[in-house]
Amino acid sequence: MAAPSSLPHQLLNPATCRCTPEARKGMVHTQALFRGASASTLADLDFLMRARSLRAGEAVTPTALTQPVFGLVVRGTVKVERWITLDEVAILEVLGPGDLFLHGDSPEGPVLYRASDRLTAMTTTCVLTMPCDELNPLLARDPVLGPRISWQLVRRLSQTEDRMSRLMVETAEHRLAYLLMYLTTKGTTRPKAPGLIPFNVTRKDLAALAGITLETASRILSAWEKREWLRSGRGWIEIRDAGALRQLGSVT
Amino acid sequence: MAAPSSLPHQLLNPATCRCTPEARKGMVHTQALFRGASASTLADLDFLMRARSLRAGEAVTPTALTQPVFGLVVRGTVKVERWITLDEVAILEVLGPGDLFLHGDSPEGPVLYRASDRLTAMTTTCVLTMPCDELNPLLARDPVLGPRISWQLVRRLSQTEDRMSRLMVETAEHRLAYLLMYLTTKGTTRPKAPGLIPFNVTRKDLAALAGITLETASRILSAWEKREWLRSGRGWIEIRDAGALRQLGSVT
DNA sequence: CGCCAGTTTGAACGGCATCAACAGATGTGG
DNA sequence: CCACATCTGTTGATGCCGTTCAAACTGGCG
Repeated sequence: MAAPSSLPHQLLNPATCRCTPEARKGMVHTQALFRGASASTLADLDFLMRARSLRAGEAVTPTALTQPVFGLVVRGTVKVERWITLDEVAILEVLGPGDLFLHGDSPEGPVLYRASDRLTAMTTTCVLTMPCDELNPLLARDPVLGPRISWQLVRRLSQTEDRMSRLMVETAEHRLAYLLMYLTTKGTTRPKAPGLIPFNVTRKDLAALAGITLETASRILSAWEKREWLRSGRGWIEIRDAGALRQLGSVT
Repeated sequence: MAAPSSLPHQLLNPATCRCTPEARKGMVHTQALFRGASASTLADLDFLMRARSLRAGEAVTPTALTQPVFGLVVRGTVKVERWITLDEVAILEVLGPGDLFLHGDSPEGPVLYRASDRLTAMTTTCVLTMPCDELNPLLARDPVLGPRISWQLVRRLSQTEDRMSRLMVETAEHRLAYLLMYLTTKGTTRPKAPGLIPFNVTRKDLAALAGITLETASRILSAWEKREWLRSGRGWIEIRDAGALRQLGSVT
């Protein structure tokens, strides 16, 4: 409700994107996921991967996927939504810079997200994508790529199981506090507003992430705002007392 | 409550284990996770990995882990428990044959489960384990191993996110139905009792898996037993109408 | 045979969902 | 420029599902 020092919407949704053709040139080479890969692998990836710049709300992959896509978030943030029932959507995951994804249904071979899931940019975002089945030859040839991907997958799986265990038992307030802290690790913080969660987050998003209703999310956030733990508005949240939230969200 | 055709406890907890030294010999070579690996890699794994036979209730790894462990369930079933609060335990995951795990705290490099987590055999179980850091040289050398591990991790992550999304929003009855179907995919079904979940499961376990209380789990299972969807006793559950449960859990 | 972990059942409480109404912000089209 | 629709957020009343607490029962192991 309180007006922040500078307009959050401009900070969260910059019109300019630095994904110029020149910047795209070195993009593959600067990704941590590909660090240590051989020159030929990097050249292949550079050839195969397509860079896309997205604005907030845009879909990362087309609605009708013909084949599975392997992708990597370079800048910005992406949410993964899934219809749980006919009228209810849950957010499975929030992908930040450096996070990989596999999207689409494959007859053989596993994928992370189904073709029916929606991947949507939550702010001005840049992603690299390529056909999933082009990846296997690269993995077979480059001994560094596989372990790098495995590492990230282990980290993601570990994080997800931790998140799940908290969502299972804790109260709505604890879940929300944990999730806010989780969200701050996704996306790149804006230097002008350090506490601001650096992408668009509505009450509905928080509810879909925490498995609660948006009314409950609104009530809890209002209570925290009274205690001056945070400030928020339409689609943005600025954390002012991370310590208090972290304490509430963690166990002990 | 109803007595099953033959005693479940004998089926679930066979005293004899076929993990004889001779059987252990070829154990590494028959694992799907290592299929396609080079002969030298298999020889190294055969040398590095230690086979252990466990009875129901035994811990897979010692309570005081000195270094992270890479392991693989060969036979039987293992549950992964974590203390969420001081007096509450959640089951993060149930590992069946073919499932890998990384257990222990590492200063650098990610692990799946923390040293404080408990891995416990739910039936007569056989696992292969080795020090985690011995794995990296093998991954760097063998181009098949990395992708195999990545594949499994993708499958696990995908499954876990699906499970999480259901635990977030659905009712206790739906969760339980989904989890029962999930559990049937873990462990090897006993030929003499096809519907029997092939390891020890108590109401407490189910509750810790679903994020509900054991009283609620008991009430729901009693209702299902009245409808003859299943039979159960102390530590065992036999599914009689998988279709009804699958529909209730909306398992596709 | 005795004991304990596992299980069952009941009663009362409370957190959160549901439904509803409204207010403010944003976008749209004439 | 305003009227209008849509999206986002707020607040209140009510009811239900699952927790909590408590007591009793029982299967299977020592």
